[in-house]
Amino acid sequence: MIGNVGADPEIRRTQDGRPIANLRIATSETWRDRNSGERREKTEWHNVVVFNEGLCKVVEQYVKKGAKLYIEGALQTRKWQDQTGNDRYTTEVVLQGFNSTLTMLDGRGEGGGERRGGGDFGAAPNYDDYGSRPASGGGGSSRSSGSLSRDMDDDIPF
Amino acid sequence: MIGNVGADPEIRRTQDGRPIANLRIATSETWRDRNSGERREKTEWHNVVVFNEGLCKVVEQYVKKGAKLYIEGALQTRKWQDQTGNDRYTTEVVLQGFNSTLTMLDGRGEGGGERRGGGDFGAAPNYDDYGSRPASGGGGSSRSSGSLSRDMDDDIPF
Amino acid sequence: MIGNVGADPEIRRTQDGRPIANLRIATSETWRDRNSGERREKTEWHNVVVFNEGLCKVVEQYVKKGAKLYIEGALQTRKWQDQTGNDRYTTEVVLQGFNSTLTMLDGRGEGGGERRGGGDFGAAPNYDDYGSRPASGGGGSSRSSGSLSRDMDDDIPF
Amino acid sequence: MIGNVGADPEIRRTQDGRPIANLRIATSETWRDRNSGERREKTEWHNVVVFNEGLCKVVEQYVKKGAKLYIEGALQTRKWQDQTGNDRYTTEVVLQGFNSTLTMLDGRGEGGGERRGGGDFGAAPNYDDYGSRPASGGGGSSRSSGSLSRDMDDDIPF
DNA sequence: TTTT
DNA sequence: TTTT
Repeated sequence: MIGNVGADPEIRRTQDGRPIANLRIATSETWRDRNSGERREKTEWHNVVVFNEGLCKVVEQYVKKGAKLYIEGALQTRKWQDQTGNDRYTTEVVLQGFNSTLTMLDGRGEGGGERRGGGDFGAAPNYDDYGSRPASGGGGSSRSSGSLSRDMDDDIPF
Repeated sequence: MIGNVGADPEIRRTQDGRPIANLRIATSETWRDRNSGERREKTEWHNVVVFNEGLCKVVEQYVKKGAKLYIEGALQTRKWQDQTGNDRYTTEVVLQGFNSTLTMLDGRGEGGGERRGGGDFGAAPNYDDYGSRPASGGGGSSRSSGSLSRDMDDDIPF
Repeated sequence: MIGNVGADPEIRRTQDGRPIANLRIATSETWRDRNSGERREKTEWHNVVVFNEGLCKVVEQYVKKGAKLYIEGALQTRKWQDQTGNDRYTTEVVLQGFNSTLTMLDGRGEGGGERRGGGDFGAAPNYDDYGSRPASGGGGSSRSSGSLSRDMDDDIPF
Repeated sequence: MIGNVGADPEIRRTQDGRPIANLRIATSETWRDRNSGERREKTEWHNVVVFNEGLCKVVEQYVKKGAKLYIEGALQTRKWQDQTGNDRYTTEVVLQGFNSTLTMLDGRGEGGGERRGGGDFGAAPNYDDYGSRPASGGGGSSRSSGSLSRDMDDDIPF
């Protein structure tokens, strides 16, 4: 999904500290009416929930209202009860890091930390290297926290 | 693939009149070097060949140098001979309408004809309704230019 | 989305004859519980609506209960009223031919008509050439049903 | 890309121990010739390079010749010199964990370790949870090897 | 060199 | 040769 963020993201935390980001994403279609020739537009709103910790950081730091995002995740339908006890269902796009991606498509959101773009979703800074951060494990080496990805300019000797 | 068009597209035609568009697409990654902290960038260039007639029209009318595109197609490797007769291979992204998509991601390229966005690739005019034009079959119907897709606001009675 | 079809598809027609296919698709995840070590599974069910005429034909002819499909479409949420007049919302994946794809991932569903696979969704017959049928343009050619796509072995002279 | 693995994967290691997996993936199209009515087939072969450590483990443990895979990665063209010193170019699909996914589409490859499927690429065990292992961050929790993803049945209290 |  |  490619769309625009409708409001600044909400970030909450679970009791044991894991972050969860909620996003509202708008996708719009425009077309010209066959009969009247008028320009028409329709906007669809989507709920996106980010459980992936790396992606949550990205969202927290860079994603603001109006940002254009590429989103890829799983479709999940949650069951809940309304006030009168009736079953209700809400469908969300869930980013849990499995087949999940979030890439910023506009140039906003430049920032501090070490990060790295990638994939074929370029032409704008990408903040989706979450997958590349190894379990690190503390340990003071300067590359210990390094990415398991090849440096762009690394020589990889076998 | 999401990237930027490096030059105005070339449109050629086969002897029997079918259009073929060639695009150069750049995808860029930026990251901050782990050691030096410097900002780094790498750009990858891709050859994209569009055989799909509807998509060729879109390319011809709206895609210019600098446009940002979402591209989805098949990966194909062509064999050819260089001047010395050696085998060479070139890999291209081929849009033949099967699992193929091209969507404009910036607002440029507004224009005349009837067209219609769609999918979840919104937030900018989409010109990818090629798939929706039925084989028409002549017959001078008032829907000759019609899409087989439902109008966004159509009432669809069963 | 890659999943399995839960029941034979329902095909309806609009009053003016356009087909609409409804599919139930299951996507399943399996994992081993971190604590108990037991194998767990969760299945998610999705509603898929196909408006694209070509894809509807594919669905009608080849898609049966149990088929494994690759599906790509737009996410849309419909509002409706339940019996007590309360607003309800249902989210569906809509295939209208824009950025929409349906590919069979198992070998079932072999059949009569001329068709053509494609894309990088291979290794099984593909029935997604709907996008490739040009507006034909009369001419009574023997290629009336022809694809605008290049023949695999065509010589394309410029 | 959805395709079949042509040979058992090769796994190499860099001098500093990072794994790199190389895969050959075949995607096939079948169609019926418009004129002769004969069944035709064309196979395309792709080079896939996996730098992502989690995905390398998946490849090492589960991916064998014949496996059907869903692959998503970046397209990269490498320059190299042949024996006569001429420049040559090879295009590969690179999985570095950014917008990269690898999912097994057939039921093979069941195994030992804790793992977890996900995304909408279900209906078969998925082994793509690499992205979900957090930097752990010490803390001596019993969930040290835990996923940052929500358990399917976890209660997530805020 | 895969698969259906 | 693009873009940010």
